[in-house]
Amino acid sequence: MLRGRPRLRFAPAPTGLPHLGTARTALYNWLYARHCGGEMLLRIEDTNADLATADHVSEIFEMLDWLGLDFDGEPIYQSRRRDMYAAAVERWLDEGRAYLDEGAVRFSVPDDGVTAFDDVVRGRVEFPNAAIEDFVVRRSDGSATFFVANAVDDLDLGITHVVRGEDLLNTTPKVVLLRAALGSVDVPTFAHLPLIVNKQRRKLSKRRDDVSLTSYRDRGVLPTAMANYLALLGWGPPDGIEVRPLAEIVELFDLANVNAAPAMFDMDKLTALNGEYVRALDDVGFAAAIEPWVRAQSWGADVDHESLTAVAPLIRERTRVLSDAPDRIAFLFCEPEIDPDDWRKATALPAAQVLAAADAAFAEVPWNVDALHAQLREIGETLGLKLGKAQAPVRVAVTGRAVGPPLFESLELLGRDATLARLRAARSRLGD
RNA sequence: GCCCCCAUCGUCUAGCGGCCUAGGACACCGGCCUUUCACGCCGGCAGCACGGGUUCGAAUCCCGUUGGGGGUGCCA
Repeated sequence: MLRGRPRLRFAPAPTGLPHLGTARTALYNWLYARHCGGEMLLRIEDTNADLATADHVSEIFEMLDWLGLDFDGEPIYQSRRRDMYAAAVERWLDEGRAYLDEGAVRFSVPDDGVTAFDDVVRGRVEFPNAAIEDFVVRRSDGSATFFVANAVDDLDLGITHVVRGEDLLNTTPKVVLLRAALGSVDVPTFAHLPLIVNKQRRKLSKRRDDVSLTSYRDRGVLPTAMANYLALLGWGPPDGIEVRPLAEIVELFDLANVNAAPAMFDMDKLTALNGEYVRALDDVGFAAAIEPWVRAQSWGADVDHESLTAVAPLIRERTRVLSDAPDRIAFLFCEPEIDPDDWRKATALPAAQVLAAADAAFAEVPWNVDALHAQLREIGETLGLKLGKAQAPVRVAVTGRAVGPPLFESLELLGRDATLARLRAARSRLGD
């Protein structure tokens, strides 16, 4: 066990789009480092020149920045430390701890004994050396493998806590062996985090599952919500309060309380949690948040920030992911398409009379929520309809749908002219 | 096959020997509120995989069984 100020590293391999599991690992490293006032290093494991691209590296930076995770010092690139790894392999070769095998160098693992280490999440883990093969430490192209870079760097950088996914648990004894062969008498504290799994309880995979963080961002998941949700995958706050700022999670978080069992990624819960974060936004913040999604619409190009701010109170509590927003407000900015099913249902009511009465009354009524509300209520009463029924034909006529934001607030924003035009269009559609 | 890990409501979790007739959240089902939907509020359904120990006492400790999962690359 290493003592002194904790020093952690998040060490992603830039071999593809940032992954949910990668993000969770980054987060847990960061949470613990910040919790105990330690150092948080970022190490890019780009030893595989074929897979590690500059694009992937910048995607990692982007992801970390989006999630709000910061790091101490400059990022460390393994690609620039190849000499150190090469020297380590040479040393093992000289000492007879490694040997050549068809152009590659393999580390000779003892035939007996066990290699063990302590894991904060799992307790003591032991591997019989007999079960560990003589693994490759230098490829035939001369490059060092992941195990070497890992052992050399963690030792050289003085890493005290290694926090990573459980899928790496089996590689740990190899790294421990190499570390000892480098002359180290101690090992860092390990914490192997539970895997994030899908509905089938299998490790999230690029092929089967939607694992790209970008895809959640593009759907309109707020980074604060994503970080909060990810923190809950393998850990729970002692007081049971799940939705809370990252700063509070930093205070409460401890690796010792991390669960060992795999955690299923649940989009429903993420969505619910995101809804809470969305609802906590003020009008201006909400408008700014949905703006990119609105802009992407055919009608969204000239929608200004003020209009969106005005619309915010109407749809905020109905928005769970930001990409939901444009559809709900489209009718305010362009001619709505009438939903056939909703139209049929609404016209089963005495729609003709309601629309005729509204058409007439709305031409005169003061254009504000209260007056419109009172007016339609009165129309309904005359026809023996509760307001809930009476508003339906008007809603479909004006918004195209049977459900949507509060009607009178919507009408107020839409304006008298557009409202009357749509009421009349609906009346003629009814064959009135 | 071999090695390793795991096991509390459908899901995420609280629980770290007595506070548990197991708490919260999501989902689901009722109800209230109400201009639709939503939000909010109230209520409900639902779990310690199984079998042995240890102990005065076990969801909590130990062993086994079963069931899941991960790894087994000149990927990381």
